[in-house]
Amino acid sequence: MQYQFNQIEKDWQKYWAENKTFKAKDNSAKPKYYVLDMFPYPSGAGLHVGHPLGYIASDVYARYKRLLGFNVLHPMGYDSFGLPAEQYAIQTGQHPAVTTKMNIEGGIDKQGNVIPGYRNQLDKIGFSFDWDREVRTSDPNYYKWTQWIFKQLFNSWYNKDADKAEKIDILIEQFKSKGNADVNAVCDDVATFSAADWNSWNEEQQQKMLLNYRIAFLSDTWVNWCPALGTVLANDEIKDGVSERGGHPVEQKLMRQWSMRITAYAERLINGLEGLDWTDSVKDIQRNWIGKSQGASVKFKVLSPTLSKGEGEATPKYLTGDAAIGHLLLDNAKEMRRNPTEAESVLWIHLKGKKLDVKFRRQHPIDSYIADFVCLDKKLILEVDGKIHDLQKEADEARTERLNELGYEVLRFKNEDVLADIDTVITKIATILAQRPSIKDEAKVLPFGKDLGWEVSVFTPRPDTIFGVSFMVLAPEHELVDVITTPEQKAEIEAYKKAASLKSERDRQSDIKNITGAFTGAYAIHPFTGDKVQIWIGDYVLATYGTGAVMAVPCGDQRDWDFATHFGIEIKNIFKDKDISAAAYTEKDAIITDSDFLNDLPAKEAIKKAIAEIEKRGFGKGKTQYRLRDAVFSRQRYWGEPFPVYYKGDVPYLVDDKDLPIVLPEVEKYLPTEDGKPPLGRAKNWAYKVLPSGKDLGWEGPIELNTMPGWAGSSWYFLRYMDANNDNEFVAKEKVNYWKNVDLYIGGAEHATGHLLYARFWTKFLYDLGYIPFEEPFQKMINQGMIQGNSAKAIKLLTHVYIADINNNINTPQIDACEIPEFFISSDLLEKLEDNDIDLSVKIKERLNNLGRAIKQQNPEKIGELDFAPNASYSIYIPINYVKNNILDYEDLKENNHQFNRAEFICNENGDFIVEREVEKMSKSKYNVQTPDELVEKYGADTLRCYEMFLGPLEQHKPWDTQGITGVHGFLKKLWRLFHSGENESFYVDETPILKSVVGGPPPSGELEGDEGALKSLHKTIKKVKEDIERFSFNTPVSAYMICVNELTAQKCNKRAILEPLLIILAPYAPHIAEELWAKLGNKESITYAVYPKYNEAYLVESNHKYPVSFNGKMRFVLELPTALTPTEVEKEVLANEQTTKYLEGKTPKKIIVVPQKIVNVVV
RNA sequence: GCCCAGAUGGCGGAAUUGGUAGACGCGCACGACUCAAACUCGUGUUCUAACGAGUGCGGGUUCGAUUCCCGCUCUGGGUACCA
Repeated sequence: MQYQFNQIEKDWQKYWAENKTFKAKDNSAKPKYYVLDMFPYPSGAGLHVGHPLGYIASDVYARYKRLLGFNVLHPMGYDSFGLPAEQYAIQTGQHPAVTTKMNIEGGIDKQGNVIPGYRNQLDKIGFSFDWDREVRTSDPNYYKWTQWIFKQLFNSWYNKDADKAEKIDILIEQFKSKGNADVNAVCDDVATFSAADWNSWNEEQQQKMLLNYRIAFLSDTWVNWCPALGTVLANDEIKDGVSERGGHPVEQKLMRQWSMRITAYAERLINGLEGLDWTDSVKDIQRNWIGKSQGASVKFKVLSPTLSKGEGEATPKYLTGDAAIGHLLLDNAKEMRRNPTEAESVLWIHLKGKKLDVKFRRQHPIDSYIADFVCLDKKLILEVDGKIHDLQKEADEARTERLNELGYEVLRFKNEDVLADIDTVITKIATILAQRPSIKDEAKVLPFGKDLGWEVSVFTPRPDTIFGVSFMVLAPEHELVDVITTPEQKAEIEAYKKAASLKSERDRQSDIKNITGAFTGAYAIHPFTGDKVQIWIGDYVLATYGTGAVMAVPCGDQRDWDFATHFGIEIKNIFKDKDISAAAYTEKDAIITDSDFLNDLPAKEAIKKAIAEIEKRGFGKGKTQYRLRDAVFSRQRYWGEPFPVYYKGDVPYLVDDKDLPIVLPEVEKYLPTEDGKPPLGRAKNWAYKVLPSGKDLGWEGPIELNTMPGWAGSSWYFLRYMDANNDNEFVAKEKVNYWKNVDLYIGGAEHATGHLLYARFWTKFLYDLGYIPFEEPFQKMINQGMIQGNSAKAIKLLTHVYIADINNNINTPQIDACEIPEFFISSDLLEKLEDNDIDLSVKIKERLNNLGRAIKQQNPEKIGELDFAPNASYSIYIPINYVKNNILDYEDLKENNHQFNRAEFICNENGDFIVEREVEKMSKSKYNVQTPDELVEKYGADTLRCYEMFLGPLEQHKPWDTQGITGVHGFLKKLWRLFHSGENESFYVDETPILKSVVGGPPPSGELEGDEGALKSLHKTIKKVKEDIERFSFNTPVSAYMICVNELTAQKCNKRAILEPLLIILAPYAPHIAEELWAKLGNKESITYAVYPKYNEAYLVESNHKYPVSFNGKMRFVLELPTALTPTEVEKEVLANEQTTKYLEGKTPKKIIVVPQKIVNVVV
């Protein structure tokens, strides 16, 4: 009987589904094991052979664990929200829910394309998934709980003292009783307030304060906004300042968005990595991403230009803030500029750009205050009240008094006035302005610069090198740049700033060689030495990182060294006995010198001492800095989870648990609205009804228009599998307590900084709140390598067509492009052609001429001549199914592919057309995609499973090549034949038991034969396969199976006692054939839960060992000796051997090394 | 630049703690079966005519190195004027 894999596989897949063979029990006496594949996005293109690679490995492991007696959880589902479905919806108008469903379940789409369906494709490969636990992130029953978790994040804050997230209620209690002075939280910058302050605030003020603490919070973030697309773009979606798709302009825009305070977990996310069984490379990627650096923040006072020049230079007139608290004011001003109230925004529109003929500044520091708007020239301040001003009437009065003292007039407006009648407000301002004198007319400058004591704050990981500071560099965008630049340097600085702003982020990053910068003319004071230190700006300093400023230590930092060298700035050497004439000394192992109290200390101790001293003298402190930013959690998209959030004014509130899920509404279009709101802005009745309760009177609040990002649903899906159908909780406590975290997680390393970091963050958060009993989601992870396509390309010659008229003038041809033949040349001929092989050129020319003549005959008025350029050719992709062994079946290609109907193929001497091969990513456009379906059809799922594993180590990238698949298929056929040794290949096994003498006991001495040989083959394989699977070496067991089957075939073994255990160990790799033969052996239960055979060392014991004998490490011959011999006896035997004499060439051996059961080495 | 991983026949790869380099499979060659082809089976296959050489290159440690150490080259991935 033949191995009819198609029928067998269909039957068993049906059996497994009907009997729910792989259903996992949620509690069991068996030990648990959780094997998970990374959540797939169900794309319309379906699976190619690269996708199931990881699934096959995890399935092998899951099946293996079941055989070992584990209760295995092995689920599958879909991360079904996402951009492609939305993009497709925009293009075709089909609801993403419809196309997503079809991508999973299969069908025929509106365009008539047949969609195979992920599930159908997966089913054909014979995976042992527990499909009753399937989840889809876009299913309201699933995202109900994503929304619920969001609510928990919103209702939590991070308590640094407890080092964990806590409920926000705890925080509110503290605010009520003690204010925020004692609260040690990870939060935005907030001013200190008292309990009295808190209690006096209204609901809105309190809520706004709480947003600064919540783990899910609203904040204004700079984003790449593309107005034409109505969406925010990621950095890599932008090329040369325009959107990659469509080439639309992109602008930086402040946008109010949801963020996640992942930074609170930075330290725990780094520390947690230690205990994880992941590859070092993924751990390193996460460590780099979090980017922890320890050091100190140090403040440098800025010397006034006046003092620096020593000649009474006028203070810049716009420097009006109180120098002592300047940096604070500036930071506040910056912050407030980003968060203008509506009234402020309206007023600003009418003031900015000298609309009233004078320059207004907004949120500008004056003395120790920040004025909402100020016209310095006319000394007029405009205040718009309504935020917190109501609370501090008294403070306002004091403020006005002080400002009046300074010669300012203060005009106050109310929010309502501005919003209700801006014209009246503007008229009033214009009137006052007209009355006030301009200070330009006055002789003296502003008097307020008590001293220019601005400070530049920097972070340094090397405070030990502080005595090596010889200059400072600010980012060109740094707030202080305008403030401190001296008039002489103004022009240069402005020019540099402009140049820097014109460079794209990419340009600034890639241009490392060009050292650029400009001197501000200002100096800072070295906090220890009191020396004057030049302040420069340079675009190698990034405004977005740290404080946007560095203290430059040219002797210890290469970029600083380059900068100093380039601009001829002094380089101090503070490292003992280190040469810094050619480059900076960047190692952390030098002894510090010329550094006052740090002298003679090694760097590490110097760091500690420097921090202590900096803190003691009060101009800085020890600090740990992270590169990690809070994660933006809003997307201006349709196809994602809606937020369970509605607004009362601009304050967000959560919807009630009982109203979850907030279901994604229907919209007529999936595009942003005309006024730039996200697609949900198109939804009708998109509001949350707050029902009358208590004193609340029932009203409607608009629901959030953004949706959640892709990582929301995938950050916790592994928990849902434990309890996929629970309507009351996201996961029942007893279930998560049983299953705990994922034991083996398989998927691509490309998720290292996305999914894998966010999922860890959410897991830690849920742990903090006590919902789950573990902190890390994925204990062991394997990153499978990409299966690359093996593209085929045909070389196309460049042909010319030209017409020469009577006067031999060459004209542009007036012929139809369709009539020009396309010449392709076998790739092995190309070289000849390039070498000007005359024969070949002549041959091709002749063919061209013939063709030209033929065409000319038909169209005498049209055609001129055809020619080709031997050195000009290019390659075009050929669908790989027309290629076998690099030979193109061009007749077949021409017949089936109209693209090639004008093609002429020039073959080599053997009449073959050879294509070029290239290993690259599998993609439709490269015609190199191999779907698993065709292979399953042709060879069967078991063959595909074994072959994908056989290709090589799971983690490695490898090219796909179907040629080898026949070998694996042959192995399964050979296995089948072992069981069909009866007449006419009918099923037959020998039921006689194994020789008693060898069961359990040591085998009889001498050459093993018959049963002993079969036992040895079997047990060697049991051992090898078990060890290999356990160390996740999935490719080597396949070889072991092959060797075993080859040996058993050679031995003509047909004993049940040998073949039955073999089936069990093979079942994880080739489950269908194993089940079939297992059933044929008379077993009634599925092989899934059979018992993995134990290997017996006794069968592997050899009586003889073939000793390789080497001379000076070079193997010369093999000598078979009994294993029982002692090393001395072995030595004797070797010396006595005549071959030894031959290789000794009469010399006496110096030494003989005998490693028992291994080798003999003779040293001559 | 920095961090990580890797480099072995014509190809995919094996060699788990230093002990016969090239298992297993593909491909290729030859042979058997067949009228023939396919399938299947068998034999051979690192290079070299041979002596010998040989695991990216150059050194080192060792009786012995694909394996350990030092220095490089190349490939892939990550990351980036990160202070």
